[in-house]
Amino acid sequence: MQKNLTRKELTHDRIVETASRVIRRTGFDGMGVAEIMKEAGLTHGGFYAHFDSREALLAEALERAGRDSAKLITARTAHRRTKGASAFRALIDAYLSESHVNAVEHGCPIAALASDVPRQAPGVREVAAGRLQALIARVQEVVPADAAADSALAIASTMIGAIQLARALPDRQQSNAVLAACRRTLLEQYDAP
Amino acid sequence: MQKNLTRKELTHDRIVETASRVIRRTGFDGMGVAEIMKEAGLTHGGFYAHFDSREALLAEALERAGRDSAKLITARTAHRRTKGASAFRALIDAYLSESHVNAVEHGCPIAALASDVPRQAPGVREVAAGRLQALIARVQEVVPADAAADSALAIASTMIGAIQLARALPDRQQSNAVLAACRRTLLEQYDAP
DNA sequence: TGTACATCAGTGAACGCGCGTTCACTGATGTAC
DNA sequence: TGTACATCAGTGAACGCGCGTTCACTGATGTAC
Repeated sequence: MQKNLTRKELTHDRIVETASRVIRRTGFDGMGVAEIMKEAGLTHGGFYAHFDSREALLAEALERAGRDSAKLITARTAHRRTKGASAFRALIDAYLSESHVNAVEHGCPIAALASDVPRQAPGVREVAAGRLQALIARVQEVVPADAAADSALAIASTMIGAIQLARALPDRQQSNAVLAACRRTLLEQYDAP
Repeated sequence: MQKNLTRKELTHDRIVETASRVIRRTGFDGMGVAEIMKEAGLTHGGFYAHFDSREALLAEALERAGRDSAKLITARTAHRRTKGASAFRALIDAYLSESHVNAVEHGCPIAALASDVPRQAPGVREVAAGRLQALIARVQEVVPADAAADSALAIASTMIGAIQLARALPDRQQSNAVLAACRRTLLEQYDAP
């Protein structure tokens, strides 16, 4: 990471960070160029000095969202580990939490956008695939060594599906029931005492 | 079900059926009024004789997609049952199949649209919640009686997450690995011999 | 059965609007001497 | 240190386009006698 960024680089970074939040909130299609620029404190005209197209920003924003969300999960996981939780339990509890369900803008972009990924341009899909592999790899790191080799794929599916169902259900009680059921199932299976 | 439909009712039905396929293919935002009418063999002007608004069609189309997809899964499940599969295994194998991943237009609309549900208008979200409850109820029917009461919630999360990951991954081999891992995990847990 | 008329489903032109994108310009930043 | 000029980041008006929606009209369907 270079520290001395030019003014333009700082602005570019600010636009991408803004967009990374907006796409999670509004979806790929909901993100408008003018809206992003305004939310970043600029006018829309300057956009194309920073990006070739709206689609190019989508790709950068998704990558950024994935990295920022991973960092946040890391922090929350570390906090749980200091309280004595296993690495597996810490990750599951951090990901399948009510606060993750509520904070779409700062949550996992795969959970926020997964069903729209297949409809995006190739460049965006590639980034999505990369972020997804990163999530799977992260789960793989904490799965017990004696579990089946493909367990991380099933666990990641459950994690992502759970957050989406929790967000789609209109009732908070039902949302929490989904989270609790998935935590219980995964911990019973992979975190036996 | 009444059998003698008027001409208008037949047309209405055809528009809704077309829209139910198009939303699964293109997403809620991707579905245009003109496109739907054209694909149904009509001109766009007649649209508002059938629906109050584009949003009203979205709600009807989602409901229809859910019902049609459930029927398709029922047929595929029945076929597997005749081959001796348990009710649970038949449902899991029918849902977590490669053909389901490929046939978005005729597949489960929750898997196709889940991450966009929270961004839809209240009327659409209500329909989505209803279809989701129907899926959960369906899983509940085939879960072994000795499983924990909330198991269906976790199983449904895995099913939906798996289809989405399989579709988001660019490589068919990886997609199939996700499906296989989820089938294996669920069957080991709930369909022990 | 045939004619006259009312009803109705669907047509196609038009609307206002917001979108992504372009571009001539401005005012600030940085460099040369 | 100060001045003159070149570079550059960001502005804001304008563009073409496609969208959801409206509406006067047409041609087909169905009913009355």
